[in-house]
Amino acid sequence: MSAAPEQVTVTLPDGKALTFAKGVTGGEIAAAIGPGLAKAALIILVNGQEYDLFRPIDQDAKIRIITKKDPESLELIRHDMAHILAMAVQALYPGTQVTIGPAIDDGFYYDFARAEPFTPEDLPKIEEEMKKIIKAGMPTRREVWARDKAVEHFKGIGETYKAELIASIPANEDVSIYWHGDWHDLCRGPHFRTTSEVGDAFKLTKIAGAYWRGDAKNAQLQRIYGTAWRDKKELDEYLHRLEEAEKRDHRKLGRELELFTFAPDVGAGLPLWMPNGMVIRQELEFLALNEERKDGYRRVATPHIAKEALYYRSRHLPYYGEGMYAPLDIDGENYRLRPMNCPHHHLIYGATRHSYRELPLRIAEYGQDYRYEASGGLSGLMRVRGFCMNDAHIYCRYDQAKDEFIRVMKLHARYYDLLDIKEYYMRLSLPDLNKLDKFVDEPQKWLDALAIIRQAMDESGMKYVEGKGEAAFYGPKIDFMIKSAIGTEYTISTNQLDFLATTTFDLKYIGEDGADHPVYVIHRAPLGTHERFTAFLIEHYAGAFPTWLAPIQARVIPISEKFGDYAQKVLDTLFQVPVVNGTAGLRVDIDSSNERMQKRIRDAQLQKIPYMLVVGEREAAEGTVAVRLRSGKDLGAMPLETFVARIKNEAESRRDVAE
RNA sequence: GCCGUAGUAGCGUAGUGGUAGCGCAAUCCCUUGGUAAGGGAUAGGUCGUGAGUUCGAUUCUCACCUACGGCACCA
Repeated sequence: MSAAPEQVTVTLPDGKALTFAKGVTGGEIAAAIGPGLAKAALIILVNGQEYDLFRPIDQDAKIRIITKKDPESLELIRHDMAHILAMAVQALYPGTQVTIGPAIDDGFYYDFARAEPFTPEDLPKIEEEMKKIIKAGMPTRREVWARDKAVEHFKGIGETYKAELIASIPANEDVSIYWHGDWHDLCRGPHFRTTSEVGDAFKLTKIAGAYWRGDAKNAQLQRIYGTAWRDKKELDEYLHRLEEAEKRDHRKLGRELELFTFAPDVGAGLPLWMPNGMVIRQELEFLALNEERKDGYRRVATPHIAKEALYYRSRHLPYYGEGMYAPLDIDGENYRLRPMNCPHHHLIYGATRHSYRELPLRIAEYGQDYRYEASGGLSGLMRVRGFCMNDAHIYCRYDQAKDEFIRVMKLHARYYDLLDIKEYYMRLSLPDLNKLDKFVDEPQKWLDALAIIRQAMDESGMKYVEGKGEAAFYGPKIDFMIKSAIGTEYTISTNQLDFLATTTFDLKYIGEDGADHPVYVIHRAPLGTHERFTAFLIEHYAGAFPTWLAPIQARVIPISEKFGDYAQKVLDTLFQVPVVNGTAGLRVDIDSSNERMQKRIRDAQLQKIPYMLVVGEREAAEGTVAVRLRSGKDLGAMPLETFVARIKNEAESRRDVAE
């Protein structure tokens, strides 16, 4: 199909072709299709490229008109919303400079340069102003300027950040300027026809500091965050989701369930594990102990500190020094709290001679480490300064490294399956060899190590994304990434391939040929640290741990004091039930407080105890327990032995009976 | 570390320039109750720490500590 030169033919998604005069706009096309679409149209895709509805189309094209029904509309709304935020702020606070304001997940933000800080009280005022702008329906206009003209213009009106931004665009490129009424900004577009189409399902959420161009060396700007949706219903759902997420926040549940605490007198980022939390920690340790034994790991134990010389040798001080605590002067010599366990383990490997026959050698330690994390980055148990890592180092020959890495990945799979963890992704972290202060300068060794990891991942069929500049200084790594309840992303497990240790610690093995050969070291921590992993599990289970992890697994509730003896007998019986896969027998208690049974059931439920065993006259007479789950489900009375079999099975299999 | 906000009993909160209330939890008493909050009484705080202003500060100012929201960092 061809059109006359003055005409363009546009093809709709359903294949239908329409012919218009050259320079037709998306708005006109939508109107030609129907009045409903004309009204609902937001922007138009022209051969996949986003056009404003008022931008002329000069060529034949496949088109698609985007309305609020299309998922892409959310990002467009948020982008327009960011402009409207900037308009509102500049109207209310003259002299404020604009910088950038993109759409992000769930919303948008805009960074401003202003001497006076914004305060939370400013947000409602800005929201009001935004609503006015939206209501006014100011028409949008797009202009194309030469870059230099734009730079001069924005300099001239005192928008120095904007001018700097435009100046970094190649000189020969034109830039697009968008006008909304009298307000204008450099922008790639696209934008809606007027300031009305965005709707009013938005809310400004927070104020924050943010560095210009994301660099701490630059000036700090003020960022205003907002959320925006297609309609009020979506906005309300989003706000509701946030509230629900807050209920899962491990910091809140950690306090309520008495899992851990912090004390200012101990220090920021140094958690104190309470008895309930320690149960989870011990069960995880026990799990790791057993799983690692199956995979041929052997345990070691090493101190939390070492002489500074060790960390020069390991290269931690030059490459990782900022992350370490200041030295402790001991008898005139500097000691350091260790930030990682590897140097100690390397010394264990190096303490004896190793034949190729012994490799791989896998040594494991739940090792306590201390890192001087930036004070502003600390967050509950997710980001701490003192933590205990599920660490191990695998010393192997080069030809074994790939298979060992695969084996480590399979260990992850076993854990994640057991814990029902599905929401995570893997990231291959590469070095940025332009930043040699952060990565050891051994280009070929980096490439070799990367090749091994890629091969291992491909062979085991595991998908991953890549992240530049996030490798360890001594080698590339595979991280397992998760999101916390409040949406922050964390590394939950980290696994590195280390080519450096063989040199720095002179680690080698004696080959078949009788000569020394270098080793690869795999650093792996599938369960990450107790701190972060437990934080994650708290949020993952919303505090309702499966029976094997639950601090209290069952609570006996006598209906009245009269049945105290029988309740005690039930407690004693359960307490003595051996649990093969557990760190101890069953964890049970009794609530004989002077409260009504209903109240005591409610208390147990709030503490998320898996089982409530109600005992009264009937149970005492029949040797049964009335079993109630924390979900509220009533399993009715059953012989005590039946219940014992059930709970023992759950504790030992580490899997709850599905309800 | 940087920007902003905050810090009142175990937890959640009210409040004031003249030495603090409430709810839940705690303790005791009454009730002996059959599956999500029975009733009553009592105790508990010098209002994060230090300094300053003031006749007098929990309330104002400053510094520090800690937390929260971001940024940066997170090998």
